[in-house]
Amino acid sequence: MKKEINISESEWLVMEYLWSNPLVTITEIRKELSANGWSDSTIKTLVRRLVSKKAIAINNEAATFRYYPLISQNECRLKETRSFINRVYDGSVSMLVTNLAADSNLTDKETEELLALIEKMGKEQEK
Amino acid sequence: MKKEINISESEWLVMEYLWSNPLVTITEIRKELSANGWSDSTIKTLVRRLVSKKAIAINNEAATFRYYPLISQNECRLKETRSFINRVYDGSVSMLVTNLAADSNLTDKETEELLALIEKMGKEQEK
DNA sequence: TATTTAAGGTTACAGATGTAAACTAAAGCA
DNA sequence: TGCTTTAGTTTACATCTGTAACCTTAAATA
Repeated sequence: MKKEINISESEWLVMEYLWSNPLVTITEIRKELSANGWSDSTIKTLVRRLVSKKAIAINNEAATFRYYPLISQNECRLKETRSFINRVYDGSVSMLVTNLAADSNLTDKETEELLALIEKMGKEQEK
Repeated sequence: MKKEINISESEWLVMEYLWSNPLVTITEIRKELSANGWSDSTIKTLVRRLVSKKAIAINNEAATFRYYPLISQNECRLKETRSFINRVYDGSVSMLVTNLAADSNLTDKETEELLALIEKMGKEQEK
């Protein structure tokens, strides 16, 4: 069975960059991620840890190593979503959605999007 | 401004028990939570940490202390949900819901609930 | 060619977390 | 009243996470 890969919050930002830009060099990663206020060393540590977790890998065919993801964003999202719902909503998807719909802190845009989505899905249901 | 309270995964289980059963003694907590395979010590540590995080408090009017939550489950859920969506779905509620609806790993019951909910909300929207 | 820069590797270190033992004092039971 | 149980406190210890310095070597540049 597949080993659990746990990606920490900071590591997630690195993954996002790699998901959008597979096969980048460390220089590119650094350039992008130093915006988070991280030092050079910090970024290298995060990348190294992701390699050791087998979340990303190194392609060293060229002179400079290039990094690429081994797991897809979608896969990770599903996994995170599942464990989140289990932990916080006792596994109940509908409780989460109800809660979301009731969250008055949603921005107008979010509420609009959510309602549009719900409406659209409701209609599809009727077919 | 309110200090950030971070409740870990294990601690969350203790909180859930206290949310359902406010004002319980340590004995009751132990009885309930030892089902998770935790030793007596572990449970006491978790409770102590929650007290020091000010997530729960002690009522010591009676001979035996009773513990009760200082923060509501709803408040915690909203906070967790927000940070989850920010981290994993780049802040997009609708991306989360879309993803949920597309998750083929939902149980039949979940799908049913979700669709029912969506339908219900879609109808309410039309009013 | 001497100096600066960057890549890759090694080491560090504090705080959070999971998990628990050990100690002390009180309380209940034999 | 001595023994057992338990509550509350203190201490422990490995792993994960956030954050980074240092070292060595190769490459780029003055």
